[in-house]
Amino acid sequence: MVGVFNKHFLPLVSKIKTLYSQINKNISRYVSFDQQELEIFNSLLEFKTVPKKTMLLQEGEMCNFEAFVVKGCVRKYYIDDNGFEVILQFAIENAWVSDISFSIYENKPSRVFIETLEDCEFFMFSPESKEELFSNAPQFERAFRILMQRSLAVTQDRLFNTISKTATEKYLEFLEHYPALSQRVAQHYIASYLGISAEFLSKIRTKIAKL
Amino acid sequence: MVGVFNKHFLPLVSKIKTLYSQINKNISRYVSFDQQELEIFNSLLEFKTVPKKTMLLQEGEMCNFEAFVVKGCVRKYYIDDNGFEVILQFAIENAWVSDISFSIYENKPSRVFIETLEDCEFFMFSPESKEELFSNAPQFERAFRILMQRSLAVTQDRLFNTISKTATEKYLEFLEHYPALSQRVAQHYIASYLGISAEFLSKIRTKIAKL
DNA sequence: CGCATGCATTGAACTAGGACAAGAAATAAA
DNA sequence: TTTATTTCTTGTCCTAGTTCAATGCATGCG
Repeated sequence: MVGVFNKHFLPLVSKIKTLYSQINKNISRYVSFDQQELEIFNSLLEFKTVPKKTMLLQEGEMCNFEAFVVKGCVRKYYIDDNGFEVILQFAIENAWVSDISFSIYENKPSRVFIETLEDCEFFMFSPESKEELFSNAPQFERAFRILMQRSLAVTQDRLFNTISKTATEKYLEFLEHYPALSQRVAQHYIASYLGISAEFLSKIRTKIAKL
Repeated sequence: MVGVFNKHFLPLVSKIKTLYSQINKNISRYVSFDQQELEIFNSLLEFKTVPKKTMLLQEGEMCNFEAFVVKGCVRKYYIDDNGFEVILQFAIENAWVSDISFSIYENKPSRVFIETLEDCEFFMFSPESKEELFSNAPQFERAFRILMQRSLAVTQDRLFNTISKTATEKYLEFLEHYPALSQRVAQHYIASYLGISAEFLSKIRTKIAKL
C-alpha cells in the first residue's frame, strides 16, 4: 500500500476527480443529481486518450458510443455524392459527439466519420452503459432527453442559417458564435462547415479585412 | 342512463376509441406500454378541432403545446431577415408538431409560426401534462426521448440535403419521400420547404416533365 | 537543412439559382 | 356565371458562389 501513495499517484487521483466533476457539471445542467447517482454515472464511463487525426468512427460502422470531450477537438462529417466532405459538427471541451440519431436506435450503419483534430481526452459512454444507467438511475433519462432537445435546437438553427443567410452572414455568425473555434481549426474546415467553398471563404475574409 | 346510449352517442364513443388507438399506436412505436399507462397518457390529452388557415402559434409567443396530428395538415415556418417565409416542417396524420426545441425548456419566445393548411384534428399535449405523465408513468420519458432523437435525425438529414444537393435533386427526393404531400400542398410551399424560389421550382418541374 | 505536403490567397471564366415582370390557369367567392 | 384572388408558368436579366489554375506560405519530417 505504501507504494500507492507516491508522488505520482496523488496528482493522478486529483486529476481524475477534476475530470469527473467536469462531466458531472455538464450532465447536471438541466437536471440535478445526488452524489450517489453521479457515482453510478461515473462508474459507467470509460476515460480514453486519443491522438490527433484518429478516426473514432468510419462510415458504414455502427456508432457504439457517445463521447464527451474532456479536452481537444473533433469533427464529425460525411462525404456527399460528389465526394465532398461536409462537416456537421465540431466538438470541443464539454461537448458530446456521437452519431446517435442514426446508428444506435435505428440500428443502421453510420453515414458519418468522426475524427480527432487535436490530441483528445474523452469519456466514452456505451449504449449498454446507458441502458444500465437508465435502469439504475432513471432521472438520467430526462437529462439525456434534454441534451437531445438541445442538439435538435442547434441543428434547426443551422438549417435556418444555411437556407436563409448569405455566405458572409454565415461566416460572421460563426465567428461570433464560436470565436474559439475559428482560431483552432483550419479555414477550409470552417468553409466545409458553412457549406461554402474554401476559396470563397478566403475571398470573404479579405473583403471583411478591408472594411 | 338510457339517453346516453342513443344513436349519436355510440358512434362518437367508437370514434374516440379509434382516435386514442391512433395516438397510442404512435407512442408505442419504440417503447411498449400497458393498458393502464396508456390510459393515463390519454387522460392528459386534449382533443381539438381546428379549421384551415388557423395559426396555432405565432412568432413571439410561447409554444405551450405539442400537437399530434390526427387528421389534416399543418406547416411550421419562420420569416427570415428579408421577410421570406421558410417552411421548416409539414406535419400530416400521425406526426407531432411543436416548437419544443426553442420554447418550452429554453423558456424563450418562439421564432416560428405554426398554421393549419387544412381542417385539422389534434391531440394537444401541454408541458404540464407532460410533467405529470412523466412522474406517473416514467416510461414515457424514454418514448419522448426517442421521438426527439428521430426529429434530430430528420433535421440532420435535411441539413445534409440542403447543403449537398442541387434543387432538382432535392425536389426529386422530396417527391420520393413525401409523395402524399406533393399532392396536398401548394407548389410554392414545397419550394419554400426546399429553400428554393417558387419560380425555379416551376422551371424544374417543366424540365422534369420533358424527360 | 532542404524538401514535400498541405493550406491560404487571388484571379478568370462559368453556372445554378434568384429577382422581377407579365400572363395563364385554377380556385374560391359572390 | 362573373369576378376576384391565389397559384403556376415562362422569359429575360442578374449575382452569389463555384471551379479550375497558379502562386506564395507554412509546417512538418527525413
